[in-house]
Parts: sequence; structure tokens; C-alpha cells
Amino acid sequence: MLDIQFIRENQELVQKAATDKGSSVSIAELVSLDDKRRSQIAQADTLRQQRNEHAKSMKQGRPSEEQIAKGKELKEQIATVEAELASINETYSKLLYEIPNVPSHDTPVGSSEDDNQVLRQCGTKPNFDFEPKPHWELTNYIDQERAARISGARFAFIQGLVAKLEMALMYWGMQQLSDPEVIAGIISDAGLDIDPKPFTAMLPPVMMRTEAYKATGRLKPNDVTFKLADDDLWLIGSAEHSLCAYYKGETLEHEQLPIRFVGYSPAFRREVGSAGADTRGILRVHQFNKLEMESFTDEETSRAEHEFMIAVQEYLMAQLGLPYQVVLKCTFDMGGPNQRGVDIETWMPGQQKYRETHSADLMGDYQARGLQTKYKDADGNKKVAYTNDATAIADRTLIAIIENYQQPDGTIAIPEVLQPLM
RNA sequence: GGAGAGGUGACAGAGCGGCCGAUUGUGCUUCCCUGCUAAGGAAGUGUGGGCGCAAGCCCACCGUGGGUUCAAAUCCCACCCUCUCCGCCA
Repeated sequence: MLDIQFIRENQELVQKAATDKGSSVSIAELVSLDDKRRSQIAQADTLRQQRNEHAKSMKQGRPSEEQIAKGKELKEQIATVEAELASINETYSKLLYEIPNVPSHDTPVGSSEDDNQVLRQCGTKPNFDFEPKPHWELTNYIDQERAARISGARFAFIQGLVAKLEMALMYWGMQQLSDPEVIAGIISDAGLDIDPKPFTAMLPPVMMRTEAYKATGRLKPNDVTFKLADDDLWLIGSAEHSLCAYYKGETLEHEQLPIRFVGYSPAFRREVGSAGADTRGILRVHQFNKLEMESFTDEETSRAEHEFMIAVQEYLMAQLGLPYQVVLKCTFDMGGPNQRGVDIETWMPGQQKYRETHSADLMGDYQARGLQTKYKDADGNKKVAYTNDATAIADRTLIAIIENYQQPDGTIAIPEVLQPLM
């Protein structure tokens, strides 16, 4: 969420940001609710002050009937005001969570994904002397029919060579990101001036409690997040969700920053509202595996960290020999909590188009405010931490390998960097 | 899942329903002492919020949420977490 103080001081800016993102929230409504909330707090505080003073005045000796009656009256008044405050608070915090983050200055304002900007295209599209197939026609390795019989639509058995390829791919990615030399090289090639600390490899929990999940701002019960019926637990939609909550309620020392995690986990998504889209193949499924980057930085280096994560993505793509384009998402297409969103779309020869395989999100302090993850800056002042997340490698990367490395006989060649692992 | 113990400030660790936002020790900061260090002495040292130009005043917070009471860290209930033992189990 945004800082209410910031919202109050920048009402026009925040309102424009929300409108540009296609949100119908009213900042004026929020502010007037906050006014009401503040006056209610003042009232409650005054009454409580009276109660405290009253209680103090009869500390020794037994209080008279009269004193007790006055205390009772105060108690009731407090209860009334507090009840009103609680109801205002409920509406208020719901509204506050709905206020989207303010997009970065270079984010294009747009009304559909057509307004996204292609920043660059890299790599070479492969030439085939045969008709390349979409991955769903390379059925040796992906069995969706049997998966559907037992789990329903949008599930798959990934088997044989491709199953092993995925393990190699993810393992390779984790190795790369936790290798100090690789990280230092990426940073220097990208011309960035940030700490070359490598990522810490993580295998995070894939279920989260409601309270923690809500705090991440990523809980979307209706169309994305799966809920477990008998427990207060949700299946994570990305390793990012549990990784970003790692320091929930903690204050980090400035020297600890940046903190970088690379986490591998399955990701679960309900995909409600995408009926009919990408029904063939495993581009859009309820369960997939993903290697995800997450980092915590101070305010000053947050943007550079975002650029760094994109550089990591591009490094991995180049190493894998996959052609891709980098797309800057417009206000309409980016997520509500984002300041900036960049997608990597990889060329899929079997589909003859670029498909989204990665994303990189600049969150600012929007996410960490809900999580109450803070840091002490160089002067010792407490500030809300800045978070960044980005895909390192997803099963969609695997799809890209399948389609780009397919052979005439339906088998798949192995990218050079993965060959030692296969 | 069953039985027991416990969750208090950076850490350790007290706490009778009102004198406890919280004893004390350690750590940390500043100062004094000191050739240096150690020891010693003094003061300070939580977070969030409201009001205020400010100094400051006030409110809340002792795992979380409820309740009892004129008054709750202290009593009651539920939940969460940690530890020990038992059971089950990859």
C-alpha cells in the first residue's frame, strides 16, 4: 500500500496514477474517510486519557460508588467511539489497499496492452528446414490428456527428456545466480554501480496464511489464488509471495542490504477469467515451476536493482540462446502494486510469435509497507524497505527451449550450457 | 494428534489487578576519569499514531484476537508460535 501521508500530500498525482491504471478508486473519498478516522482517533484518545486520569486518581483506597459510576460511564463512551472507529478503519484499510502504486516517469500511459513499448529485440530467431511445431504437438514429453483425467484441465505430466531438462535448467539457473563471478560480470556488463552480492538459493514454503499473504498485496482470492478448504492456507502463485514475506515485521540493518534471494518453487494459479485462452499446451496452467528473484534494497538503489534483474534475465536468455524482446508495460497492463513493469517475451517458432516468459517488477516501498519490512538508513532512520522481484526461469522458458530447439524427428536438442548437466 | 512448559524492550531476565512503558543485568551512544587498554563513575538508549511552527503534550503497544474490571503485562477464553516428551510419518 501507499503511505497515507504521501497520498494526502499528492492527491492529484495519486488520482491520476490510479486512473491511468484503469482503477476507479477515488482519492477524495479516501482522504475524507481518513479525516473522519483521525477525528475519531482524537476523540477516543481524549476519552482514554480521561479514563487513565480517573483510574489514577483512585489508585489508593477503595473508590466511592460515585467514582465507579463515572468510570463506568467513561467505559461506555470509549466502547461506543471505538466501535465506530473500528468500522471506519475497516472501510479505510480496504480502500487504502486498493490504491495502486504510482507508475515510474518512463512508464507509458496506455489503455490496452497494445500501448506497451518494445524496448529492444535480442538474439537470433532459429532457421528451420522443416515446419516448426508448437510445443503442444510435440507430445512425446507432455501428457495433458491423462493429467486432465485425474486433475482436470490446465494440468500436465511433463515427462522423459523434458522433465530432466527442466531440472537441469532450474539447477543451472540457481547455480548462475548464486555465483559471485557471474553476478559481478552481469553488473559490470550492464554498466550498473551496485553491490555485486550473489543471490541466496531458497526453497520457500508454497502455502501461506491469510494474514501474511494479504500483507504481501498479492492475495487475489477470486481469480488467482487457490485456497485450502480445511485450513487457513493458500497455495502461493509465485515463490515471490513467500520470499517477499521473509522479513515480515523485521527491521534490517543498512549494511545487510541489498539482500537477494533466488527461490525455486511450484506456482499455483486458478486462471479464472482466462477460459478459452491458451488452452493448448502448457503456456497457461494451474501449476508450474519457476525460479524467481527477490531482493530488498534501500530507496537509493531500488531502481538500479530493477535494471539489474532485467540484466540477469537477459544474461540467462543469451546463455540459453533464446531470441527475445524486452517490453516496457504501459499503465493499463502493469500490476497495481508496480511502479514499473518489464516483460521479456520469447520467440516461439511453433506459434510464430513472442510470448511472455518473464516479468520484472519495480515495487518501491509499496509492498514492504504492508509487510512492515523496514531498514535503518545510513543516518539510522527507519524506512520502509524497497522490494524488487523478477522471473529468472519459468516453465515458459522451458516451452521456449522446446520450440526453439526442436528437431525434425520431434526430439529436442539441449542448449549448450545445459549439456554438462544432462 | 496427545501431555507438559513457555512467549515481556537489541539480548538476558524480573514483574503483588492500581506506585509498570515496564526492576535489573548485558550491549549500544555521549560525557568524566585515564599515557594506551581494561576497570570505574554519570546520563541517555523501543515502536506506531494524534495534535502542535516548535519545545512538547497525549494515545496505543508486554505473541495475536476477544472478554472480565472504575482500573489488565498481571484474571478468563480462543488462536498462533517455540521447547520437551509420546504417537504418526516422507
